[in-house]
Order: sequence, then structure tokens, then C-alpha cells
Amino acid sequence: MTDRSHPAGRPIRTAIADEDGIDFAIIELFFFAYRDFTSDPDQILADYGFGRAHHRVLHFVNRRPGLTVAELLDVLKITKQSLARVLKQLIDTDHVVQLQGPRDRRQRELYPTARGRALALALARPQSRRIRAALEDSGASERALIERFLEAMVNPELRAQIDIVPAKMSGKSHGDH
Amino acid sequence: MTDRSHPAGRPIRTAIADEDGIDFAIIELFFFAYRDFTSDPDQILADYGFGRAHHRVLHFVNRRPGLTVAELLDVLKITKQSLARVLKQLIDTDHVVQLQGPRDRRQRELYPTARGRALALALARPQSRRIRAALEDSGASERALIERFLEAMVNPELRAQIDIVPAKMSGKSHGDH
DNA sequence: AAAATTACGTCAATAGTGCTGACATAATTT
DNA sequence: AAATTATGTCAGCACTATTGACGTAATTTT
Repeated sequence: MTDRSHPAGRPIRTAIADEDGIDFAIIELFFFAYRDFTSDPDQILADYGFGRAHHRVLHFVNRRPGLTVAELLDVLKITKQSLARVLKQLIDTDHVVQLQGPRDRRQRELYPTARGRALALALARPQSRRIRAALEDSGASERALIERFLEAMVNPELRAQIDIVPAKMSGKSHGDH
Repeated sequence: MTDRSHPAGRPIRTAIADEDGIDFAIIELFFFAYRDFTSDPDQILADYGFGRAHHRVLHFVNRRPGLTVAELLDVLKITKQSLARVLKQLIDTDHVVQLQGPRDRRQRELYPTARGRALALALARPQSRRIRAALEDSGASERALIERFLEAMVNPELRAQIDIVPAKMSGKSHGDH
């Protein structure tokens, strides 16, 4: 501990400040907030032997039923191999089913089953509860502002992927026949 | 693909809605936002052969210089073993130094070196830039509201850890004596 | 003073999730 | 017919996290 073979490196005893106007407070809060935000579903997932990767796949398959493997890879920004394992498990446990693409038969359209839908909901519930509580606690209950802020945190090139599912309003031409 | 040995599991073709009033939009945005938020420092860390774990240690050692190993474990909520490797690397590369605790000589107080301070700043810079841009883009530029929201997302029991470093402002009503 | 506890370090083994590169197959496009 | 595309799969690797066990030095308790 005192046998330094290094060029010294004296200890800095002052806390890092807002040097250069860096917003350490929010950087740190974002870390804590995201950690706790994911901890709720982690509990549930553990019962199924699933991890966060399963959650993400399940989430997007429920949000965009019928999306293909390639589309899912693009949304998640992971590799085929990374997806393969978790997707296979979700299919084997009957949470997700694959259907041959209607236009292009090479494609696999991914859909949730009733079971997959139920699990996705169970995972989202505590997260949504936390969000609602946080909105209330933070006073303003300015949902729209938080939404805009989070969206602005995302890389501009990727925002397109997000707006794909505007839920119900903003009458998209989603024509689910 | 049609050789199902399962009890069936018919595909659900409708997108998951705001069933039960679940806020899927913000859940999803939080995922995208955090992913991109961490991608900036990830680029830099790769040059050092470091990962996110190194970043987190470096961050907190800079924020609370002199914190002990036990305190760091408590903040990060990881195990001793998980910390051991990354901390050792940070010490070996002269980013962090250990000093024997003054009161309790079993303790190791952790401090950043000049190098560690510089790296912490370099990692925080793009994150802070992203936050500032997002605050501006989201119009309101309501920093305080975002801060309150994120804090409210954290488990109440853990909020104590956060307020430890109120920097200077963060004019909370938490009456810091 | 002896015993118990604490703080830290370390070893071994394991899990989850990510990566790259290579290769195979079927289907579509050129 | 040839090239490309969508998907699946294999092998191997890296990082971060886990649990459990053990050792040592220092402190606290009895």
C-alpha cells in the first residue's frame, strides 16, 4: 500500500465539483434511478430464470407484434448471437412465437403469446407504478416534460425507432387490418 | 416452426396498449435514454481497456474522496469480489490510490489521483453535454424538475446516499442542517 | 487478556450478456 | 444462374456480476 512502483500519484482530497460546469448531480441520479428502475422487474425475472435481455425482447415483441428478427436486432442494437440465446428461451417457454413472414418467407415475425403478454405486463407494472409515483412526488406531475427530456437524451438518429409506437393517439397509419 | 410440442400459444397480434394504465412510453424512453447516455463514456473507456464498472468506481471516488471500500460497496450495491478486480486495475494504473484509514487502520480510504480525476472528468463531459442539450431541447430547461423526478425514481431508503454530496446548490428543502 | 467481530483481500467456481467470425440453409433479388 | 438477404447456429472470448470460503490484521466486546 506504500510500496508504490508508480510515478507517485498523490491523492486528491477534494470532491470533484461542477468543474467545467459538469452536471454530476444528474449524471449520478440517472445511474441510481435506472438501477432501481430495473431492479423491480429483475426480481420477477429471476423466478423464470430470465434476465434483463429477456425483458427487453419481451417488451419490444409486445410493443411491436410481428416485428422481424432483423428489426429487433436493430432496435436493441445487439448482435444476432446475443439475441439468439434469449429469444430461443422465450420461444421454448412459450412466451414468444415465430410466424413465417407473409411477404418474405425467410423472415420470422415475432409475436407474444398470452403468456408472453402477461409476463410483459407483470414486468411493466412495478416500473409504471414507480414512474407514476415519481411524477407525483416531483410535484409538477409534468409527464410530457419528462417524456420530452428523455426523448431528447436519445441519439437523434435513433428517435425514429421510438415514435413507431405512439400507442393509440396520433392516429398513425398502422392499419393493423 | 410449426412443429410445436407446446400447448399451442397463439400469437397475439395487437400491440400492448396502455393496459391497466401502464406507461410504456416512458418505460421505453428510459431504456433508450440510459443506453445512449452510457454509450458516450463507453467509447472512451474502451481506449483504456476499462468498462462501465471502472467508470462507476472512478465516479464515486471522485465524488466522495476518502470513502472506504465498504462504503463504496454500499453505494454501488455490488459484492466485494465484483469490486475487487476493477478497483485493483484502477489502482495499478494509478487512477486511484488507497490510504490507510486514520481512525481505523483496517480501512482503506480511496482517493483519485490527478490522472483519475482527469479521466473522471473526461467521462463526465459528454454525459453532461448530453444532459444540457436535452434540457434545452425539451424546452422548459427545468433542471430542478428533472432532478426531482430522477431522485423520486430512486428507492427512498437509498436517497440518503445521494444527498451526501449536495455540491453546493440543489436547493432542496431537505434542510442540510 | 481472550474472544468475537470487522474491514479488507483473495481464491474458486458460476451465470448472464455482450462480442466476433465463420458457416449453413432457404428464399428472394438481380 | 448467380448474388444477396434473413435467419440460425457453432465456437470461442470478454466483462461484470454472483456466492461461498478462507486468511489476516485491527478493533471491539466480553
